[in-house]
Amino acid sequence: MAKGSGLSFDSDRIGYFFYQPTVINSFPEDTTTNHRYHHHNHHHPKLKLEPMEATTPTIKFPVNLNSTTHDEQDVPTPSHDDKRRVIDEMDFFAHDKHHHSKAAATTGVENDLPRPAQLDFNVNTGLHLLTAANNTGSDESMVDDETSPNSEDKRAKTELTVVQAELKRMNTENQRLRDMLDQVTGNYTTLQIHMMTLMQQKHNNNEKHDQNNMAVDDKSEENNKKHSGNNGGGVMVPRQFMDLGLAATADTDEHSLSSSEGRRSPVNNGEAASKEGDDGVREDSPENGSNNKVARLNGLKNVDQAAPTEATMRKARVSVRARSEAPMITDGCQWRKYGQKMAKGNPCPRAYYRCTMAAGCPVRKQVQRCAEDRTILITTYEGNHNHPLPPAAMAMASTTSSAAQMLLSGSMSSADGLINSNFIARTLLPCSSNMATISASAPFPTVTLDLTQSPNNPLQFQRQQPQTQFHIPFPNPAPHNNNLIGQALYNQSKFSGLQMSSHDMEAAQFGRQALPQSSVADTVNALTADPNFTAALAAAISSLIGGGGSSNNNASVATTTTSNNNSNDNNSSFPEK
DNA sequence: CGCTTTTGACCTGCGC
DNA sequence: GCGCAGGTCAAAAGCG
Repeated sequence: MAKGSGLSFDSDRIGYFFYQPTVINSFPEDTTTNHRYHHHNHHHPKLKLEPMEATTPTIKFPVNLNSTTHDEQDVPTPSHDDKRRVIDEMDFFAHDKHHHSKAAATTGVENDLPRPAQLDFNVNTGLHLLTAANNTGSDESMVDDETSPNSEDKRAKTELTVVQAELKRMNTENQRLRDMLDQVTGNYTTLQIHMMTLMQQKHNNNEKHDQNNMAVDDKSEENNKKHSGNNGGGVMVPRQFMDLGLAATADTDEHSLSSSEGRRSPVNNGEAASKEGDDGVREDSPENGSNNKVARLNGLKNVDQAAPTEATMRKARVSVRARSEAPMITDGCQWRKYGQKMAKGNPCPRAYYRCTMAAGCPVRKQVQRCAEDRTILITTYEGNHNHPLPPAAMAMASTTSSAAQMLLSGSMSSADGLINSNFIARTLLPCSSNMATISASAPFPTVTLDLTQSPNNPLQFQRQQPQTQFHIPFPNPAPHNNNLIGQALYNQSKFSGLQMSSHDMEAAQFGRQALPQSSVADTVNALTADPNFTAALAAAISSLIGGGGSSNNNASVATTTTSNNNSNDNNSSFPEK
């Protein structure tokens, strides 16, 4: 059921629609809104948030939304499981509040806050009586004067109504804000992945180009083209997006994922079969990691190159950690649950979903709550959609496929794929140092995107890393770091030379020697060309390169500093502008 | 009535 | 070879 849309992780928000427009306004940049998904808020029971708020209505009521949240917002992050909701709420509010205030401050246009304004207005209307009652002076005396029970009752009723209305409004607002935050975070993550992928692709392209000159295997080249859609040059972007996102429509995508999957399902089997038939290469990658390794050792270096392919592709996974009360995050796609299991080491069951937007879509996802912090929802995506996606679903879809591709493009099919992937992540995701991790223990290469990490509180992230994952902390990313990529590749090759194909080695060399400094800029240009990400990009880009590459760059990603008050930017993750 | 969710059974891969 | 764990299937139940 959970059909949701968009990146907003907390889906269900009732009454959400009413405010959407404003949401956009609230975050002009964010118009991003591409991702404005109109949620079909499915069921997700409007959760526990309500009860919580319900418990404190009176407290919140008198205070204006902003201030209220503000105060609570200070509550430190997650420490207590159950209470966390409250904290989250507050956090969201906090952000929003800042956004608003900031927006107002920067723009100086009150209209920027249409929604809140409106709400306030409404509330004020309702509150009028209340305030009057509550307020000092004449009003109070008046009330006192009106000793008649009826009037008191009326007043009480009115108050109650007002309070309820206010409470409702606050709930809605809270959810809206949370949704917004989730959305923005999601968008940001998506952009990060895209960025990485683009960079990686660019790198690959260059590499390929170089390879051609070196007279290397054609087959791999072709396969690569298939994925990159770019022979060498600058046109890659559009294609890139197509491949990663929409076009999952392409056969390749479909095959790639499906092949790996089901052993029994007719559909899957069929696809798998055909797939194998299509491409001999495939045999190596899918389940036969060992074979692949052998092949490599035997000198069949091109095998995996041949396809960061589909077979392997399906193996790659993208895990998204996000705080959400909802049973699952909404990502714009429609899912059908096909199984649930208790996984070892986690009291929370793991749910299995498959994409139902198109018959035979190979995309699956697993949803499970984090054992340590149940407010964190871990969603793991696998596969690429074999059908066109609604704009709302593009973000996540492209994110996952991009991440997968990123992983795979780094010779992931090799036995030491994890090492390489780490290495890749390190080199290609410098900007996401605080958010991206690659699992070393997972059977499949997995990129974990942590959206629970507050941009304002980078440290928060570290502690949650289990030993099974490598946190990839890198220093930060200055534009010139591109050279580091090559260097890293080069260095890496020294450690895993055997595993690295000559291709990789060349790439490494190439990278080390010639990775164009402009690559980041190019990438950004490419990204900006895509309408779907334009808005959200603004913020991300500004942090990535925008900073002008100056010292501030670091800020790039996640992080940075604390408060929201800071100059805008760093919160780039929150396109506030 | 049709679609989705639930849930026990089954299959497969992996480690011992 | 056996047991375990992850993943999937499919009948039954639930829901709108």
